[in-house]
Amino acid sequence: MLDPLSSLPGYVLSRAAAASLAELNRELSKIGLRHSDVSLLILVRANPRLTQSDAGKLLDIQRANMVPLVSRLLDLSLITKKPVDGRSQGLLLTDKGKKLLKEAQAIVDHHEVQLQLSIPERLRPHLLPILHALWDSSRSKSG
Amino acid sequence: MLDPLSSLPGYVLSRAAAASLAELNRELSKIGLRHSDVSLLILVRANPRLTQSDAGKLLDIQRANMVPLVSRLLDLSLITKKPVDGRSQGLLLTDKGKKLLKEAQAIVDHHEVQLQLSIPERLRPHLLPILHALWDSSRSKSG
DNA sequence: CCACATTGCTATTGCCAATAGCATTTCTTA
DNA sequence: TAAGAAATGCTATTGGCAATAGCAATGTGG
Repeated sequence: MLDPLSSLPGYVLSRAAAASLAELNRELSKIGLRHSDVSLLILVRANPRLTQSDAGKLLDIQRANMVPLVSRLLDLSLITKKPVDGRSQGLLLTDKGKKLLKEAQAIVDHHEVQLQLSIPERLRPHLLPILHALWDSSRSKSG
Repeated sequence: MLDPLSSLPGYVLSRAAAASLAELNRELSKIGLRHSDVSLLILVRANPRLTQSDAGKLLDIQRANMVPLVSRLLDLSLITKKPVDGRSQGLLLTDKGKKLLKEAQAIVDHHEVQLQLSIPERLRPHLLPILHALWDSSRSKSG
C-alpha cells in the first residue's frame, strides 16, 4: 500500500508531534494532569506572579482559552491568584502545586529523555536546532 | 521572562507542528479544504479503491472518525464509493476531486518547500530522518 | 480628562481524537 | 458446513483544544 505522505516533512512532523503528545498525556493522566496543565505549572514556577495574559503569550494560548485552564488548576488548588493591580492577577504555585509538579516533572523528564534516545546518536545534536528552526519560521507567519 | 519550555524538544516539537498545521490549514481554507481532507485525497489518489478502514490505518484515524471525514468529501463530490464486497467500499477520486487535489497539491508542495527552506541548509538533510525517528518511536508505543 | 489599550471573562463554534456499542458481512476452523 | 471470531461501516457521545466576537472593569498616555 503506497504511503506518499510519509515523505512529506510537514506531515511527519504533525504525526510525530501528535503521537508524542498522546504518549505524554497518557503518562500524565496517571497523576490527573494534562500536558497543558503542566506547561502552565512549569511556567508559573519559573515566573512567580506571572499574569494569566503573559502566560498565554508564552504558551501561544489566547486569553479566552486561558480561562478554563487556569480555572481547572485553581479548582485543583495547584495555583492561586494574587492581585497585581485592579485587573491583573499574578499566578503562584501552592504547596500542593509544587509537590504535584515535581511528579509531573519526573514524567516530563522521562518523556524528553525517551524522545532523545529514540533518534540515532549521530542525529541527536541536530534535534533541538531543527525543531527551533521549524518553530521560529512557522511562528513568524502567524504572530 | 523565563521560558523553560523552549529547551524541551517534546514541547518545541508540538509547538512547531501546531504552527505548521495552522499555517497549512490557513492556506487550504482558500480552496475550502482542511489538511485532513487533503491527506485522505492524496492517499486515495495513490491507492484507488482504498478502503475507508485501510485509509484510517494509514492516517491513524479510527474507523468511527473516518465517517464524517469521508462523508464530507462525498458531499463535496470529491470522491465516490464503489462496493468491493458486501461490507467494504473502495474510495475513488472523482474528476472534480482530481482537479481540486491538484490545487491542494500545489499548496502542500509550497508548504513543504517553505518548511525545508526554514531550516539552515546544513541541517536540512537531517530533517526527515529525525522526524521519522521520532514518529517511529512514538508509534511503537501506541500502535 | 479622554481616547485607547489591557485584562479577564462569557459564549459559541469548529476540528479532531477517543470510547462504547450495533448490524452486517466475511473469514476461520473445528 | 456450521459456529465462533474478526472486520467493516456506522451512530452517538465525550473531551481537549483553538478561534472568534463581545463585554465590563481597569490602567495608560497625550
